[in-house]
Formats: sequence, C-alpha cells, structure tokens
Amino acid sequence: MRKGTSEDVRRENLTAVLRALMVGGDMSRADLGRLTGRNRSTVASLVSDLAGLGLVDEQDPVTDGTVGRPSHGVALSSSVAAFAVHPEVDALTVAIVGLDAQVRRKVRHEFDRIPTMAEVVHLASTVMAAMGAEESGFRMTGIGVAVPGLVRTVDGLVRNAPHLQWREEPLGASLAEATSLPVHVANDAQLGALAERDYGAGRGVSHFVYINGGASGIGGAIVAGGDLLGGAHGYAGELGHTPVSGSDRVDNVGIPGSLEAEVTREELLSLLGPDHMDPESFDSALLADRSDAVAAAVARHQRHLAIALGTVVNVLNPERILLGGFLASLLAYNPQGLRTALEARALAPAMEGVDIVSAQLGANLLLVGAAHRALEPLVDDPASMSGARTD
Amino acid sequence: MRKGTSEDVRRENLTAVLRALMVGGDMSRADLGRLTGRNRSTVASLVSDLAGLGLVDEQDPVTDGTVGRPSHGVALSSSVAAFAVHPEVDALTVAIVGLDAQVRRKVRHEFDRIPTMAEVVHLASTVMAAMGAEESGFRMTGIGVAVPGLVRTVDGLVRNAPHLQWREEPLGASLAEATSLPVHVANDAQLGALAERDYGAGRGVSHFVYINGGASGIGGAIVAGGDLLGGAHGYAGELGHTPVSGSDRVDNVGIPGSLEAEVTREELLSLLGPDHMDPESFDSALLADRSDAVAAAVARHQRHLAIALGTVVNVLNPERILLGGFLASLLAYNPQGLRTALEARALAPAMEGVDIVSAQLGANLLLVGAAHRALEPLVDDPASMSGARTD
DNA sequence: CAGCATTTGTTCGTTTCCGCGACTAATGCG
DNA sequence: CGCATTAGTCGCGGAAACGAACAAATGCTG
Repeated sequence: MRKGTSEDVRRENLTAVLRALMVGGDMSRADLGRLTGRNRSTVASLVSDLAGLGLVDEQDPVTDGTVGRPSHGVALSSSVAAFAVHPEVDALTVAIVGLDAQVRRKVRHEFDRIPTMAEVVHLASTVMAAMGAEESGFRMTGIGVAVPGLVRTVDGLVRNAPHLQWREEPLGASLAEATSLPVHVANDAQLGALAERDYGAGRGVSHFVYINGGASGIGGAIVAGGDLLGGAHGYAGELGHTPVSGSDRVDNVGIPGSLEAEVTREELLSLLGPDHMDPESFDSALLADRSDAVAAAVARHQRHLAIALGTVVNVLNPERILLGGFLASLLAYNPQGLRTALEARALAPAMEGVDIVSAQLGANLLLVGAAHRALEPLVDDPASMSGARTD
Repeated sequence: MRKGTSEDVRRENLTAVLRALMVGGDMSRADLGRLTGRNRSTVASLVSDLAGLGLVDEQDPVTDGTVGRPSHGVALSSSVAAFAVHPEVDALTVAIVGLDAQVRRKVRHEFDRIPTMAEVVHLASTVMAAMGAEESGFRMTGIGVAVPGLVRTVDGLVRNAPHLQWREEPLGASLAEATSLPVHVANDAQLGALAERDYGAGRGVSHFVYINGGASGIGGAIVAGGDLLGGAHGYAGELGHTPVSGSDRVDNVGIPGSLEAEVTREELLSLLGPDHMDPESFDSALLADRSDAVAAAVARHQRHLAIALGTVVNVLNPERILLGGFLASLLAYNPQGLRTALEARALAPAMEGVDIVSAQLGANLLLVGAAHRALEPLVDDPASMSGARTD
C-alpha cells in the first residue's frame, strides 16, 4: 500500500506464501498455489526466491497416491528463529522459537526474589549468548519479550508492571544495547492472543477477545479484523480494570469495583485449602470441589466476569471469547452459568453466535507469541532477510 | 492484497489519488504527485484514467504565483454522489451528497407518529425518485442509511431500533428492492464517526472513540487504526450499556446501572425547565445555568460518564475521545471536571495524551457519513465506475 | 504392461504498470 | 530578454504476474 510499485506486489506475494506455510504447515508447491490463488509459475518463482533467502527448504517431489506428477514439498526453514524472553516474578524463561512455532531450546532460571530490570537484561543477554544460537546454525532475527504489565510498544518502555514492581523501565532499549538485536517488547496477554490466533483457539477467527487470569491479576487482548488491537501506544486490552460492581474493593491500580478487584484466583484458592498450587492442580481441584462454599464463590465470580464480558461483547462484538488461566477453570466449573449471566448483560444480537471457550495453548503460549512478534517484520518483508545478518 | 497482480497496484493507486482529493480537497496534479509519492507520469496517467471514468475533472493550468510551469488542477467530479437516508422518530431526511462531502439536495419529511419501516422505505424511495437525481446530472452510486439502532451490516437487517420500535426489520433488502440501487445500512453513531474521521474532529487521528448523546440514548463507535471497528456483524461500539454504577436503574434493554440508565438528557432537561428543546438551545441553556442543582447533576453525570470512558481508555487506548450531542454540553460545562474524574478511572499511561474534545460536525454529520459509506466501494475500486450505471 | 488421462514443473512470450530520462512548455525573476 | 525553475509529455526499460505450450511423472485401465 505504501509506494505502489511492482516490488510491493512481490513482497506481498512472498509474505502470502510464508503465511500460508505458517498457518497450514509444510505443503506442496501445488497446494501453495491453490491456497494463495497464484499461478503455477508465480509460485515456483516465489518459492525459489524464499529458498534463496534461506526461509524455506525445497524438498524432492513426494508421491501422495493421487494421479499426476508429484509436486515439490516446501518446508519452513528450521534454522530461522527468534529469541523469546519472559520475565516473571519468580523466574526468567529464555527460548529459541522457530518460524514454525517449534520451541527449539528453552532455559528457565528461578529467582529467589523479584528481579530488577537490570538483572533480567543482564541474565537474559548472558543466557542468549551462552545458547550459541548462531553456532548451532540458527539464524536469529530478533528478540520478543513478554512482560506482565503495560508496555509502550514503540520503544519497549515498561510503564508499569505491578507484579514485577517495575515502573518506567527502558527494557527494550537496554536489551537492544546489550544484544545488538532488534527487540520487541509487548504485554504478555497481547502476545498470548497472537499465539492463540495463529495456533490456538483463535485460528480462523478474525474478531476475538482473549482474557487470561493469573495469580498476578487479569490481562486481556483484543484481536479485531485479524490484527491485534494495540491502540495508540500499545496499552489496549486492559480488561481487568473494567467496573463490575459498586463495591469499594480496589485493584492494584486503585480502581474500585473492577473485575480484577472482584475476581481473584487467590480468593478461590483460599477456599480450596492449599496456599500454593500450579495452574493444572488448581483447575482439577476447583472442578472436583462441589461444596456449597465453592459453588457460591464460583457463581459470584462468574457473575462479575459476566458483567465485564458483557461490556466487551457490547463494545467489540467479537465472535469468540477465549478464557485463559483460572478464568478457564471458572468457565469449566459451570459453562452454562457463565453464559446465562453474560446473556443478561449483553445485547442479544451482539451475543448471538458468540463462542465462549478455553484458550488452547499451554506452557509455551507466551514464548511462541513473543518470538513470533520478533519474526513478524521478517514475514512482512521476506526480502529483508538478505545477508542472514549474524551480528 | 487479494490477487497480487499489477492491476491491484493500479487500483490502489487510483484509490490513493481519490482519497488524497477527498481529504485534501481539490489540488494540482503536481501536489497530488507529492502527496501520494508517485511519479509525474504515473500521476498523469492515473488522473487521466479517473477523468475518463468521470470521477474527477481536469482543469486548465492555473498560475499560483510561484515560479515554474503551472500545473493542471484536479477536482472531484461534482456529479458523482450517493443518497443518504436518515429515519428518526419524528422525521425522515433524504439527501444527495457528493464525493466532495457537499450536501447537494436535502429533503426533510416530518411525521406525526413513529413511522414503520415499510413507511420509511416507501417514502424514501418515492422522495429519491422525485428528486430526479439522474436527470439533474448526478450519477448515484448507492444509498447509505443511518439507523439509530443495531444493524447487521452485511444485509442491512435492523435488529433492534428501540426508539423507532423496529425489531428485525429487513430495511436493507426492502430498500434495495424498491430502488434497485446498492444499499448500505449502518448504525448512526458509526456513520457519524466516519464523517468525523474524514472531515471533523477525527481528522488524522487513527485511534479514537466517538460517543454521542441524544434524546433517545447514547450511541458510540470506535475507529481503530483508521478503520471503523464493526466487530463480527457490525454491532460494535455500543458504549451506552457499559456499567457505571451499582444502581438498579435500567436502560431500554434492561441492563442495570449502565451509562445510558444513569446519564440522560431528559434528566438534565427537567432541571432546566422546558419540556422540549433543540440541541443548540439545550447546550446554551445548560452552560448558562450555574445553579447548585444543575452543577450537582452535571457533576454526577460527568462522574458516570467518566467511569464508562475509563473502561474505554483502558480497553482501547485511544488518542482522542469525541463527544457529541448533550455529552459535548456535559464536557463544555466543566472540561476539567470530566478529565479529572476520568483520570481517577483510567490507567495513567493509557490516559496520557488523550484528548477529550467535542465533535465538530453539525447537522449534516450523519448524511455525509451515510452517503460516504455508500461511496466507499467506488473509492476502493474506482475502475468499477464503468458505464455510470443509471438503473 | 502399454497407452491414456491427469497433474505439475519449466520455459518463454505477453501484458500491465511504474519509474526514469530527455525534451518541451510555461512561468517568475533579475 | 535570457535564465532558473517547475511541470507536462513521450518513449524506453525493468519488474512481475499470467497464460500457453511442452515436458515429466504419476495412477488408472484394458
């Protein structure tokens, strides 16, 4: 759309082929042609270009049992990848994730106290250097960082990450300086939504809302028209602070009666007994406990969640709502209960055909989302992969 | 983006030229080249094509006092236009609006009772036929209809327009059948937002929220990334049903404590005295009355509005909020009051740099929005204007 | 197993459309 | 009145996609 020359057509076609492979997996050149609507000769030329750039590998023709000449296989290169970095209160995860969304390497470092940004930058860059990605044949395009908090996406400034106790920390700039790689920092829920869109419960859905409930609170992200809705500076999607009651309970930014103030994992956990529990155990423990106390608490939580979701449905008219973390457990406990509560709060036409489902992706969700964020510029302009820049 | 051939480049370039003229007004061919970044010869060819299609008029070169050869002027054709139809409880407005957003003809018919859909269709098609648009040299591309209610945009089915007491009315299909013209039906606030985006307080702003307060309630629309956010079926933007209090007051769809239940023009009007008042009189009457009763009511209304806007800011991270109708009066009464109340409810980073302004466009706002919605397909594919179809 | 239909790869000519350069035209300025 | 500046016009070249013609590789059928 920018210049309007024929090279843009080429770029768009290269991107279309790459995207087809990313969502559809490896396939034959003929399939690629059908999927992208391009001509045989065009596809051949495009694939040849991409192979030359090292982004895909052309394989020998394989017969698949049908008549006709077998078509060459085309596979995403297993060497093109990006780093994913995910700092949490108790650990830092660094991974190498390929263009095919496979997690190739993964290192987790536990902290005994909340890390500072400088510590995270230092540790992450050390780990990335130690991984020897280039020596192992990976061609790294950049670094994607998933941060539990508000991030100014343009420069990766972490505005406020309450759980990490970070405020106005220049994470993007620091990490870029330490590694000399392009760095993309974003909110964790947003990156999770991207991963769900491409490989999870959001596949093929162009309007959906993702809401994740964790120990630290509730985060969300919006996909509209197939694109992540970031807003003016990337702060969009903060559904946790939506008002759901007139109570005085405040969330961690001081907003009273908000979703995050009323719906907490902590409260449910206290009813179940143990002080700590990993997400899977929490889910099964909650679903197993049908006591009155738990049922009442779940009902109240569902009611509050439904009010927030009602706003979401009325304002955004999504076709699907993805619930992650303990919000998925809340749904599973009584799916119809949540739906009924929501229907009382949403405009009937907007509510029609809205799916409420659990998010699909598990542990690697954020790593895939973060890495793919870093791979995005390459996918949008494959020709930029010229010299396999290894600096 | 679809096929990936060189004809797409042509189409995009034609669109770019047309859009430049729409937002920038008539200009010289040289300016057009600078604005669109295209080459001199390319612009000449594009303009020549558009002139051949009858979409622009090429004028004689005019000297503007600067050195160098004068450039040809290019003006949007004054004959290309669309119908705008706007049914309200007490009147039906039909207009002819040009590509240049000028309202060329306007007919308003008053009702003595709430009209049915069939009556509106019948009257609108009669009026449009009587206007003799084709005979007057207009080339009409379609009909845009602004409806105060929920509209399924794909086929123009009015799902629920409470004030008109319409439910499940096939307005789009009926009007298309009666007129044999392409019909585009949409929510009035959405069309107003489009007009504000192109010609009003939303110019050059790619993320904004438009909220309009009228006698019938509160409607809204969202522009994200420069595009109207319609959601899955076009129902998005319903900000009036956002929860703002724990009270039991319900709005017209039964949602308690919603913005529309708590913030009403009616309530303010009752404090000012008269039973009926046109918007302009209401605005000046409200701003003139600094009594304690009014001040307290305004403060309460502002507080509730701020809660809804807080949700909007947190979820959408807009760069501007446009207030229309009596919500603009509410803002003007005490701009700082609203802003302060909002800042208590919004995440500080998301709130940074958010403008809160009044909508700019007046009476013709919806007519321009509706007609331009009908002109959009033409702008997106100028070459489709082949035979100046007059059926 | 030999021919045939089917499907795909390959090559090459055609078409479209943009940019560029050379030349011409029209203006203001000194 | 010449010169600099700016824009229109025309022709050429390059990029890229498509389609046609041909070759290659497979399954199917008699």
